[in-house]
Amino acid sequence: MRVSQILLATVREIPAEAETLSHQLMLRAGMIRKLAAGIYTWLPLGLRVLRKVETIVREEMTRAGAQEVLMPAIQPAELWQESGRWDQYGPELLRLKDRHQRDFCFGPTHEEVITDLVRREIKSYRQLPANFYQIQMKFRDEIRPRFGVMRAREFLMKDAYSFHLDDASLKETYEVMHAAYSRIFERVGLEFRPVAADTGTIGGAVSHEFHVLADSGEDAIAICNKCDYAANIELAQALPPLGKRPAPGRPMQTVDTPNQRTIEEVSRYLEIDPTQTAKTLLVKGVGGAIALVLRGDHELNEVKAAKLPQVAKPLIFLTPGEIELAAGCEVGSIGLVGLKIPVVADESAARLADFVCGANVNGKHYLNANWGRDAAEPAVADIRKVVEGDPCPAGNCTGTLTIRRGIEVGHIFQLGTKYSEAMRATVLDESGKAVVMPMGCYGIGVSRVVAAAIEQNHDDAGIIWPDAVAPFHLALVPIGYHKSARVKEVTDKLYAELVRHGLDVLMDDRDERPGVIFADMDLIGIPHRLVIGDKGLAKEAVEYKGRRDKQLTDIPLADVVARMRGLIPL
RNA sequence: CGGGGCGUAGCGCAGCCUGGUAGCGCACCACCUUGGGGUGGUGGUGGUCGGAGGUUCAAAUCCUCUCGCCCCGACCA
Repeated sequence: MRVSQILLATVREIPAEAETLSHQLMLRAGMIRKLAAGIYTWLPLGLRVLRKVETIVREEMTRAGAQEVLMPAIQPAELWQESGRWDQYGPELLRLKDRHQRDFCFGPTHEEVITDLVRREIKSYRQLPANFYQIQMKFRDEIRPRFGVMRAREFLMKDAYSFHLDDASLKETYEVMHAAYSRIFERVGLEFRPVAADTGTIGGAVSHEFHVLADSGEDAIAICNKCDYAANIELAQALPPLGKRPAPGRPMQTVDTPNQRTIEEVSRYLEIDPTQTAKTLLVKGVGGAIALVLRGDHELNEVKAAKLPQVAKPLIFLTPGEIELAAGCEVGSIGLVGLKIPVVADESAARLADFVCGANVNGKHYLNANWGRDAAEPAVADIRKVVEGDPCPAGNCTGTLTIRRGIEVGHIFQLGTKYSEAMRATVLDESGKAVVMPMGCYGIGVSRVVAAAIEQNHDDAGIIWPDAVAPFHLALVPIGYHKSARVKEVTDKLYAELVRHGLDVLMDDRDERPGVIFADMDLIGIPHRLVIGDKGLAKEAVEYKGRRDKQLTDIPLADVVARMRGLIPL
């Protein structure tokens, strides 16, 4: 492609609306333009990248034995009513009516449609397992679309759904898809981790998320430094501390802690390590308020806490007024001693002895409080977030956990029979009996992968595409294309030859100053660059520079095509 | 949805407080200049000041309503 033939819509200034680097760079490089909140047009340059990701996904889905279909974006309400999600889904589901006032929605996902298809078309266990996928625009009316295509309302997703005779078959396909996902993100050229995940609202038993590691990621994930354990921080298990709780040493006493509310303030004021303090959080329980106790330096894991049988769903913290009523004080002085409500302590908090906690009187704390002596023995559970340095919870691993940030680009589930049961999707087994098919579902945010690739690969000058998804492999930059006959002749010839060898080449034939061209090619992230100028041609050479290189390399004109073919994997 | 902020040329912004002919930089067009990291110059094109209503001789500016967008908290690929 010649630059004169493509809409190269680069801009110098950073649009005010863009906060994250990938969003800024996608706008500046002219990859996308916003049409409305969370709704974007993909310009030619951006679309080339999107298509390359799609191609990799298709190839790996085919390799994994999945078949491509294309389902409607608009779906009838009946199907959603049948699965029960028409009422469950809430305002994130974009609902519409046709001219006959019939209800439809714009599909945020396709479990219902595929289950409907499969129950009609698949009758026999001999047709199983079956795995269908599509690559399609989804719409989810997110409360707060953000970060450009990273969290858009309309986004491109690859979704796959597998159907099985039994759970063993489901697990088998799940493993194949797990491996396929790893291959996809490897091929795109991303640093990523599959992590054990909470199944959340979609349901099912087993689930993994695929995270691209990036400091700007919205999710925290815990990774072991020795084994391959990795889990979303929502799920990561905190092991109970080793050893037994020490016996109470000193008598409990009340101290004044005027205006000291947070654990930080209180421990600094009392000159006590936060690990020797306990903090008490009050939430709604199934029959009234309930207290959750954590070691001062730990944070509540709300997902774990919400799973406690004593806790009301969803997890809701008491309001200041309700706290006053339950504990008799303000937030900063709540303590576990003398509470009249059930207490659940985290493992680490339950191991404390002679600790500091609030006295349920404003501006007062207790020193040397002890479980069993000053307060009843609490119910004990794992309700905290793991922290950097926690021991790895994988069996007999001696490693410790590191916390990293990640961007969720894929999520796979063993769904089980949630949808096939509700929609009565059955096949006849060997004995002629109807069996409800267990299902798996597997998603990749294709458009999000593009943004994630940028978050992981950029510098001050712009994007640095991995070869596999670059809109063009190679930038051909003539110096004086419109002035020097020799430069033009060599450039045109090189261009034709490189293209003939299958490389995606962007040749900048604009009558622009070299600085402008270099800046644009760097910004849009073309990973390889050849400069053709009279200076080099005098030596029968052109200059090569990789996007990450500091130095230029002269390449003899005669070797250029072979060198580039060797350098760029196709 | 709750809290904060912003809507003035394609982009980035000033002007608003204290009402009086709508500005700057970039981009774009023309000509000249320059030609290996966003050259320099001259001249131009482009705006119902988000929309509606009100106050006023007069509204980008003051008031009311409304729409849109951005940022901080509960969801997901």
